[in-house]
Parts: sequence; structure tokens; C-alpha cells
Amino acid sequence: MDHKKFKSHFQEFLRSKRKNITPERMDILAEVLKQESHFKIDDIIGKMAEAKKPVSRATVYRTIKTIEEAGLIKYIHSINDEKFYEVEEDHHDHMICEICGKFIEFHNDELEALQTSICKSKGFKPSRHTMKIFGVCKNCDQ
Amino acid sequence: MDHKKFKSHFQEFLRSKRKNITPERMDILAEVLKQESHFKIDDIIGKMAEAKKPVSRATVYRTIKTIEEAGLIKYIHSINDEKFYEVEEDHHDHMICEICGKFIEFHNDELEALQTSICKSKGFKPSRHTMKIFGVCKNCDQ
DNA sequence: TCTTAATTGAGATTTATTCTCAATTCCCCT
DNA sequence: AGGGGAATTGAGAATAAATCTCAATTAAGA
Repeated sequence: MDHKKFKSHFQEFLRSKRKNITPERMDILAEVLKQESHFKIDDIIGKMAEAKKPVSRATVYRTIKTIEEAGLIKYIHSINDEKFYEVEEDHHDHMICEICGKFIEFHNDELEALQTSICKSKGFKPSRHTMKIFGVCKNCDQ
Repeated sequence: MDHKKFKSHFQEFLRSKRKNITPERMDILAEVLKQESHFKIDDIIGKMAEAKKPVSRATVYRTIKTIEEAGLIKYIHSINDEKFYEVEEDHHDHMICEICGKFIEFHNDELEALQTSICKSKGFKPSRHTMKIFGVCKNCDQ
């Protein structure tokens, strides 16, 4: 939602890594932030071309990787060799319907707490996690 | 552990799908079952060649997919575009050390129960799930 | 403004995975 | 047990996502 915060966060990140703030990078970030929920890199390349801001494929790949390193997006899942990313608005996990392919987002504090305590018991310091539950969604389960 | 059960299960699966039981398929399954924890498809191709049972790359790819469909192995994670699989001895989740790359397996009943109840509340019927916690393991956290 | 290091674009390259199709093998029916 | 037809295999070609190359361009900051 608060995309200004994302943009300044990204600029901070670039500065901290001695990377330049280029129009290509900011344009790609802007396009990424326009995406609703999940997107593919190829979507971004297409949309940039449609708009008046064509950017080379290599640059989009490089920049998506940089945005991911900055923690602003994350890689979710791969379907048919197409990698899906999503903007890290807030943390959540996914249920994925094996019939219609829909992604259902959810968040559960109890689950998060339990994960933290399991890690502690193993002497493991968690930084992030992903959890995906595959199955059949309400609509597809007639 | 009980590899006989895996083999007969695989043969059952093949029959149910009207697929042939070929020596190539059974040899590949046998090699897969020899792997300790995680393995890559390329490992299998290499090991089959070392042994006296060379099988073509295409057949190994095709068969790994079939074994996965039979539910005997599962795809775990991709590191540097190398896909890792593991034998489905019993269900567990993973912690993955971002420093040394080690996979730590764990299982927690409370976590499983919680997942089930979250799904129920969304009207989602789960069939399987994966959960990966990334972070730093005990050894790497000096 | 000027110098230097970083970045970009376009196309070549890499590499995992899939495809093609003729030759071979498995399965099943009689 | 043997034959016919469908399924499978192998070898290499094909595909496609992602990365690399390097000359030309651009950002940063003194």
C-alpha cells in the first residue's frame, strides 16, 4: 500500500550497497508495485514494453534479484517453470488449490509463535520462512 | 527403510496407470532409494552410469517425475537451479541454513494439528504441505 | 564539471529439461 | 507360448529461462 515507503527503502538499500539509483531500477520497482498479488518476471518485461519504458530483459532480471535482496518482494512458487513473486506487504503463508491454481493467503500468529519455539529448541536462528499447503479449495470441492 | 514396500507400491502405481514395469524404471527407483536424504537428478544419472546400468538422461527425468507422481519422493528445494528431491520416508519439514546450506529435518505434531485446523476454518481440504524455515544453524552461528 | 566506477542493452551463451521418432520392449489376449 | 499393438527407450535436437559479454552510456561525488 504505502509504496513511497517501498521506494525510499529501496533507495536506502541501493545506497548501502554502493549501487546506483537509476531510472531503470526505479521504473521496474514501480511496475512491480503495481502488480496485484502474484506476478512473473515476464509480466514485468511485457508491461514495461507496453508502457513507454522498455527495459532490456537482462536488466529486469538483474533488478528483480536486487529488489528481492532488498526484501521488498519474495519468490513464492514455481508453476510450469514460471517463477511467481509477490510484494512483501506483510507476512503470510499460502494455500494453493491443486484444481484451479488459486493462491489463498493466510496468517496465523499461533503458527508463527510455534515455529519460533521449534527453532529455538534446535538452536536455529530463523530469518524467514515459507509454508505452502496444497489441496482443494472451497469452490473446487463440490 | 522398507524399500520392498516402496518397490511394490511403485509397481502398483504403474499398473494402475497402465504404465509398463520396465527394468529402467525399477533400476532408477532402486538408485533413488539408495540416496541418503537429499539428491539431485544429475546425481542419479551419474550413479547409474558408474554402476553397470546406464540409462539415458531423458528416461531418468521421465522416471523421476513418475516416482514423484506415485508419491514416493518429493521435490524439496531449488538451489542454483538445481532441484533437490528426497524420499518420502515419513513426513517432515525443513530448516535450511543460509550459510552452510545444510537441511535440518524436523517434525512437530502440534504444528501439523494447527495447520489442519487453519485449513478447516477456510474450507480448504489439504493434501500435503511444505514448510521451510531459512536462517542460521547452530554450527554456523558462532 | 570531470573522473571513475557502475549500469545498461542487445545478442550470444549457458544449461536444465523436454521433445522427436525410430527401434525396442512390455503386456495381454487367444 | 507367441504375436500384435501400445508403451518405452535412447540419442541427439530443440526449447526456454536465466546469465554473461562488452562496448557505450550514465550516475555519483569531489
